Amino acid sequence: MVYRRTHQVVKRLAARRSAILAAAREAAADGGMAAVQIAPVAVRAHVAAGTVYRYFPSKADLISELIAEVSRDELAAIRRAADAAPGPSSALAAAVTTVAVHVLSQRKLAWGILAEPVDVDVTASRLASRREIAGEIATRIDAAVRAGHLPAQDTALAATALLGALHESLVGPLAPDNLDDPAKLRDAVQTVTLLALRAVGVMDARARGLVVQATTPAKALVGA
Amino acid sequence: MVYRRTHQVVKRLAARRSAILAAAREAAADGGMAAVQIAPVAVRAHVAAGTVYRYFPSKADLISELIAEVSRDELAAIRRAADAAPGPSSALAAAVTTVAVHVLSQRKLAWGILAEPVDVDVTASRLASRREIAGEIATRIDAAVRAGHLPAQDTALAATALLGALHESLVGPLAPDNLDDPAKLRDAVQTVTLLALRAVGVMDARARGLVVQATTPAKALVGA
DNA sequence: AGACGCCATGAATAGGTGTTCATCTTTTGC
DNA sequence: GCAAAAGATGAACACCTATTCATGGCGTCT
Repeated sequence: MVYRRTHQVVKRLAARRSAILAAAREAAADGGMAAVQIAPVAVRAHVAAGTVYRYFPSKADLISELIAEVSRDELAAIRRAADAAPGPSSALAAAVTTVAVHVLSQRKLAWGILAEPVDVDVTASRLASRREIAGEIATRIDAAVRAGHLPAQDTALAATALLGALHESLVGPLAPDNLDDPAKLRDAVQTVTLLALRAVGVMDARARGLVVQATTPAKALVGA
Repeated sequence: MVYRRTHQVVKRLAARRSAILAAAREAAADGGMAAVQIAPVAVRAHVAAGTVYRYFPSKADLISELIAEVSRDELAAIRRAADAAPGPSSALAAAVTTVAVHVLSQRKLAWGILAEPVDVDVTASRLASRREIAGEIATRIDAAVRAGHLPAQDTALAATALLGALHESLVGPLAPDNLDDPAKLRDAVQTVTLLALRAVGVMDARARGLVVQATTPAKALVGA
């Protein structure tokens, strides 16, 4: 007698899994990775602690998937913004702006995904996450270089450095603390984007123009 | 009957304290902050675990002092290098190069001081450490701005971003892994310094010159 | 030299959270 | 409807390292 999982059951299982992941994400957005503990997450997802282990082998796996999920969303947003730009330099500016706006909008989550101490080993998924985002930025830099807008350079290293600059200055411990004010937030985004563009070799005057262009469509995001 | 501590005893106590701190530093340089555990550190320092607590109230205090110590050394090195430079722009280049060379020479230690997950709260001392170093860099940027070599800008934010770029690209998880080769190491230092200088507004041509100048005296450090 | 107290010791303790598993509940196939 | 199996439960367990504290040794003062 073969027991098969009914559609309904399959759906319920998938829903539970999503609920647990969503609960973990909420917890992280709310109180950082430190708040992602099995028992509280289980409560948030309306399941028992043991149930979590029917869906994720360990806490490390749960957090790893959380990181992967957030990373996927981020990557998609960057691509969308960059692809909508008129040229390679604009695309790069749009990509950088998108990252800046996103990390600022969800500072705790970003900090948790990127650098917050966690009691389990999630280096692998953090590494993968960084690789994806940095790779995308590197591609955009490369496009601008090939278009003759930027000097030749080690694009991988440049992309990594750019992300480091964004993260440290916007969600790191030295980040300005009054970024809840939308105006200040926009200023910070523009300042950092300008730095980033100049770093890869965009001339100052041109960089300022690109920053303004890139910030305009991002305004909606800033408000959200 | 009042018991006073003899000079000899005072010296021995101080020596023990230093030995414990040194042991912690060695452990961190060797295996990152994860290796800074009370029992192993005590062994390294040739004392018992309980003895550590006669010198440091808690592990958090021990690590905090470790961070402060390394930070002091780093700050001194930066100042020395910058003060020896002929002008404000050179000083900035020298400061950036110094940071790059130092973090590369002691990658594990740097990572531990800066960002490695620790099981106790050391955010305060990490914050202080970053503030000191970033403050120094900000001062140097400011000097270059006032000398008319750089456009006006938010120097604090710029300094933070620069350090973020250096750290992420040189000791972060995406850092190139073949930096044990001195030539590659020098290339990485130069590339990142160039990015940093351009980011704050140094013209590309001039930046390249400054980078070469700044790297020359730093060669000795690279070799060490 | 003797007594008193600081310093060092390290085995035992504490505390907190991820993980397990015997038990109960729900769903499935006949 | 009823047995069988998958799924869910949550209290108990396990583990790991910081911290404590009763004890012993050493240095200091009279």
